[in-house]
Amino acid sequence: MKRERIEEIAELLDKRGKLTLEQLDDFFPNVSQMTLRRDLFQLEQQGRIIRVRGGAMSVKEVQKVSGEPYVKKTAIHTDEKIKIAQKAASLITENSSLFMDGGTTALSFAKELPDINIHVFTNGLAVAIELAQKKNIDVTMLGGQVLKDNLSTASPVAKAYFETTNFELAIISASAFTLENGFSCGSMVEADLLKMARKKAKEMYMMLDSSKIGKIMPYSFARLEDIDVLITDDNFPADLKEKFIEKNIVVM
Amino acid sequence: MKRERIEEIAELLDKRGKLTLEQLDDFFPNVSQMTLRRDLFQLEQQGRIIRVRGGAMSVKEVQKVSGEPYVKKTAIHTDEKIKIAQKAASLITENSSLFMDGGTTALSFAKELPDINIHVFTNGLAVAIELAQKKNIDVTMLGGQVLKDNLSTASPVAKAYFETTNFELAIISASAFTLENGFSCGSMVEADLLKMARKKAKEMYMMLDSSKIGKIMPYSFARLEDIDVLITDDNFPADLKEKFIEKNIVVM
DNA sequence: ACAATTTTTGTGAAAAAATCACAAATTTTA
DNA sequence: TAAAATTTGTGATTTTTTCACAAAAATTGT
Repeated sequence: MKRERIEEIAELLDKRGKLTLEQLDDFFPNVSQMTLRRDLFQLEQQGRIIRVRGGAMSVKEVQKVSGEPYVKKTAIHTDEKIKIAQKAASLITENSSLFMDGGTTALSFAKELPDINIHVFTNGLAVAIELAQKKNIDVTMLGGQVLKDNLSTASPVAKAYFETTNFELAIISASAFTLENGFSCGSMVEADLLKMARKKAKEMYMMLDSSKIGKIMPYSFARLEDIDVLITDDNFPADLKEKFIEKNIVVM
Repeated sequence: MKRERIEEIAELLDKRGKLTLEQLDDFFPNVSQMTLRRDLFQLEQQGRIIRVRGGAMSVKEVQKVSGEPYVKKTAIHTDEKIKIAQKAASLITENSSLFMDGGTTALSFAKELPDINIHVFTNGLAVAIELAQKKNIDVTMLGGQVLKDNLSTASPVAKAYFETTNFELAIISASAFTLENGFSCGSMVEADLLKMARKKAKEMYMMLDSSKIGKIMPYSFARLEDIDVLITDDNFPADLKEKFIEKNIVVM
C-alpha cells in the first residue's frame, strides 16, 4: 500500500517535474495530506526528490530549471532560443555531416536535434555530452584547451583537426551582429575557429536571436554575405531582413 | 551592494551546498531576513539555486545527491573510490602537468583535486567539465570520436595530440588486473591511448580498487612493473601487495 | 485464527516560515 | 540637487509544516 503509493508519487513527480501538495492530494484522494507529506519526506531521504515549499520537485526538474549542469546560469534557454533551435533542427537531413559551436544556442540546438544518423563535429563539451545521449548521432569532439567560461575548446590544437575532417554544413551562432561589423563573438580563438569552419563548410547556417542585433563584440568572424541561411525569431526587424534577402540569404 | 551580496550568497551556497536562512543571517548581519529572502528568490528565478523550506540549496548539491548528471548511474562513487581518489589527489604537486583518463575513478579523482596551479590533459568529457570548475587548473581536452558509453574521446585523432604535448605524470585507472594479464580495460582505443600515455609520461600512478583484482578485460595496456605507484584500498590482498613492492612500486 | 506488537495513518493544535503591503532609506538618473 | 526608481525593513497576515497522540491497519508469533 505504502510502498506502491510512494513509487507512484515518484513516477508522477518524474513526469510532471513539480507538484504541489494539493495536486498530490487530488491524485490520492483516499489518504490525508499528512500521509503524503510523510511519503515525500521519505523520498527526500532517499535523495529521489527535493521537497520545496508547497510540495516537491523531481531531481530531473531541478536540473532542467537550473539550466544545464555546469553551464553558466546566465545562459537561460528562453522560448525564443528553443524556437530558433527547433527551426534549425528541422533543416538537418539524415546522413549529413556538420559542425556546430559550443555556445548556449548550440546547446539548445543539440537538444532539439532528432536522433538521426548524422555526424557532428563540435568544440563544446556540453554539446558533445548532450549529443552523446543520442544513439544514432556520431560525435567528434574537437580537442584543445578548455575555456572555463563557456566550456568549449579552442587553441591551435583544435584547429589542427580541421585538416583531417570534412563537413558540409557549419551551423553556428553569434553573440552580436551589426551591418558594419557583421557577426562577432567575445573570444579571439573562437572567432578563429569559426572562420576556419566557414572555409571548410560548403554552407553556413547562422542562428541569431533578435536580441543580438545592434550589438558588437570584440571579434568579428563573418560578414552578412558569408552565410547561407539565417534562422531567427519573429522580432527580427523587417528592414534588416530585406538586406539579407537581397544577398540571396534565406531568412527563416 | 545588492549584486555583490547575491553573488556572495551564490558562492556560499555553492560551497556549503545548503544553508538555512538563519545561517545566511549570520553571514550577513547587516541586512534583514526579508532581504535575504528576496535575494534567494532572485537566485531561484535565475535557476542558480533551489529554495527549500528554511533556506536554499545549490543546484550542485542537488546533483550530488542525485548522482552525476549524465554519467551512468551504475557508476556510483563509493566511499572506497573516494578514499582512493583522495589519496591520489594528495600526491599531486603544484606546477605539475599530468594526464588522466576519462573513467569514473578519474572523475572521483578530479573532484578531489585541490584547485592548484596544474595542467591536466584528459580524454574524459565529464572530467574536463569537472576540472573546468576549478579556476587554477588548466585543462586540455583530447579530441576525437566520442564514445557514448563512457563519455570519453578516442580514435587516432586523440593520439595525435600527444605528439605536441608533454606531461610528467599519467594517473589512470584500470577496469581489471591479474598478475598474468596486467592492467586491462574494455576498449581497444582506450588501451591504445593509455599505452601511449605510459610512454609519454615519466611516471605512471595507477588507481585500482580491490574489486578489480582477479578480473580480466579484453585489452591489456600495462604490466605490473610498468607503474610507479599503486593507489588502492584497505582490502587489497597482502600477498599481491608484496609482488608490487618487490618491483619497487609504492603501494598506498 | 487470534492476540500482541509494530507500522501506518488521521486529526487538530502549535510552530515555523513565507508572503504581503507599505513606508523608509538608499541609489540612480536627469 | 531634485525627482524617480530601486532596494530595504517592519509588522501583520497567510500559508505551510511540524508535532503529538490516538485510531486504524498490517504484521507477527503462537
